Amino acid sequence: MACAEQDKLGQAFEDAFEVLRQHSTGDFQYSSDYKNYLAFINHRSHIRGNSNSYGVQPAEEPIYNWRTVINSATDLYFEGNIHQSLQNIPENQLVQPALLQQKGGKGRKKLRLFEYLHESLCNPEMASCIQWIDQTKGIFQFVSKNKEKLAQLWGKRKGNRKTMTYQKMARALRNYGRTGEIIKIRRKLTYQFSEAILQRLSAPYFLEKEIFYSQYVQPDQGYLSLNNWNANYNYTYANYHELSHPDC
DNA sequence: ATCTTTGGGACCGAGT
DNA sequence: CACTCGGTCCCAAAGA
Repeated sequence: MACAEQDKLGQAFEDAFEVLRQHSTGDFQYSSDYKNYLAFINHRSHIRGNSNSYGVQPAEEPIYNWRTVINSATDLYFEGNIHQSLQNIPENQLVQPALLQQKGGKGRKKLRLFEYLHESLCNPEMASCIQWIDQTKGIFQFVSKNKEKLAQLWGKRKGNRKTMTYQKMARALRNYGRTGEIIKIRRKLTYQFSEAILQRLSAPYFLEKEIFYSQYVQPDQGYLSLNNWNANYNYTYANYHELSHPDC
């Protein structure tokens, strides 16, 4: 992230803090929250890496109130989506986060591949196709013999006409590598969920924002988990990070 | 040398 | 209608 943009966001956070301080009845601590905000900013810049190397357009519109700061952070954190970060979030989503589960009030969001994979990992009947290597770290591996079967089931679940293959499914997984949702481990057929995705998939969605808020506002846990993920991500994408913007 | 796995550009359909 | 997102298709290269 460019230094100027970071400064603007830092100012935005200060403004947001002032609003929070005036309205909050809790023990909102400026120093720790700002530190977490910076942790988030670092996290974001690491995920974005060098925008040129990804062809990502730089610099979204800055944000100037605490709801959008925190909401955008939350959505970026959970959605892992670098393209739509820091956009304005409608007020009602803050009040009723569960509505995020729906699109235009027309029922559930479409199933994402990583959701399907996590579901399969939790289903003992799919153990012949996909297995946890280290569940706490979110590392999993496809079973070479039956990975095509899993892919076919994924294709059917999506209602595809043509049969899904592992090759095509793995291509989708590689796209997750760009956004950091799932990264490839240097081991055959092995991948790793991001910590954010792991938390998201193991917690009821309607609690997600509240969980994030509590981490964000009462710091250490969220701060460390972001750093842990950064460490992991840095390992895999070291080459990209060498090209990232220098520190301010 | 062959099969498997990984990488990536181009494209597509749904949603906004 | 243009744009974004989340895949999907297909070919090529690397690895076992």
